[in-house]
Amino acid sequence: MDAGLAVFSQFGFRGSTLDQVADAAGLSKPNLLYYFRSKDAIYTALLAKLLENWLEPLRELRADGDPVEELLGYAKRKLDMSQHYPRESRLFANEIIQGAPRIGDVLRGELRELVDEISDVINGWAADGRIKPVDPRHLIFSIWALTQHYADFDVQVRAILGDVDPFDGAGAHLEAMLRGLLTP
Amino acid sequence: MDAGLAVFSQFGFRGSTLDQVADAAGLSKPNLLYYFRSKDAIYTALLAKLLENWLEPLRELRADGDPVEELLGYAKRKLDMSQHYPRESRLFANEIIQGAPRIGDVLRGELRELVDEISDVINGWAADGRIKPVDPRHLIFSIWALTQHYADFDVQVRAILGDVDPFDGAGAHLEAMLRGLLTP
DNA sequence: CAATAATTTGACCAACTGGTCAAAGGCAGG
DNA sequence: CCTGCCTTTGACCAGTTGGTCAAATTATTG
Repeated sequence: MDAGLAVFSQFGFRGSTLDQVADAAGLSKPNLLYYFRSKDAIYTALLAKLLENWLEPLRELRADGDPVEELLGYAKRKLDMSQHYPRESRLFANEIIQGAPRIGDVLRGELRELVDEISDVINGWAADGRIKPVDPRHLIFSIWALTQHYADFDVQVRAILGDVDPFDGAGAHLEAMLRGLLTP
Repeated sequence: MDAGLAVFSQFGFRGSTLDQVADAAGLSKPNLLYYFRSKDAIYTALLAKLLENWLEPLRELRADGDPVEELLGYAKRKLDMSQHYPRESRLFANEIIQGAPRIGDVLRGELRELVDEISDVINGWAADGRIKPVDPRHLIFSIWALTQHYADFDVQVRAILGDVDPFDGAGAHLEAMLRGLLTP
């Protein structure tokens, strides 16, 4: 699985070969296919495992907490995932960019429902004047965009920052942006 | 070129085939190779053409304008590009995610220099108290992330928004975020 | 130890891939 | 009409790819 993650997250499904995955896993190709039925099976297993963890940080958001701190906490959790699991982020990004042929249903089903729920919570906060009025879905998009960018575009970020660690500064900037947007 | 853009932006270089490009262009494969020396030549030509336009909006940023309006204008131009040229954005995203094997030099050279220049301008604005103090590079990253997200993750955005046009609302949200962050 | 089951491998295959090439069309100017 | 040049094509090729299979190897167990 780790080998598959390394290969698929860099080249996408169609750009990866079983030989690459087998090499990365230290197995021969037939031996790899002894454990997984097909190339597709490896990729699908990876995506399934990823989706389990991917939505988790969003579920942890509490409607009864402090609005700004809850949203900030969510953003920080996402940023931590970009820092510590960049390959998972890139695997997901590759799948989405290529049209999400295998997880379109999840996006339009489970994910959408979850975002709808959270959007209601955020709208409630805004109606109570606890945060500034804001489009909840675009707020969520912006948290995704800002955090995943550091994993997905890692090469570009490091090309510009040189020796500076991207995650020194990213957290503070993210917090400043969200506080500026949300604090009433 | 248009056919190549359509195919490569969806599947990446390694995931695309000459037959796909030829089909999309309405040519036979040998005929396609009559106009382009190789698969690589098509892809490289596309990337070169893309890079020409990609940095342009950033260059248009004026040091002598109103800081907040200049940055907002830049963000809007990027958002317009996501709306009207999503395939170009995805082609670029694919290349970066896969480690930028062909444009790493441009990122570490031309792009980095340009960002360094703009960073000086932004730092000057902050020193004069015309915008709130902010890390200029992370600010630029966040503009890239927020705008490109709507092109690169188009499928996900539309899955969540349903029939709502993503670009109704994206512009206003982007403006609110940047004003909240920058307005002194 | 023997027998059974789980694992690993080399050889192989059909389909696909990027790319070549000689021959055939098509079309301008004379 | 002919000639010469640009364009298009079908046939083809060598290398790669996902996947199979029987045989060999290595645990595991009674």
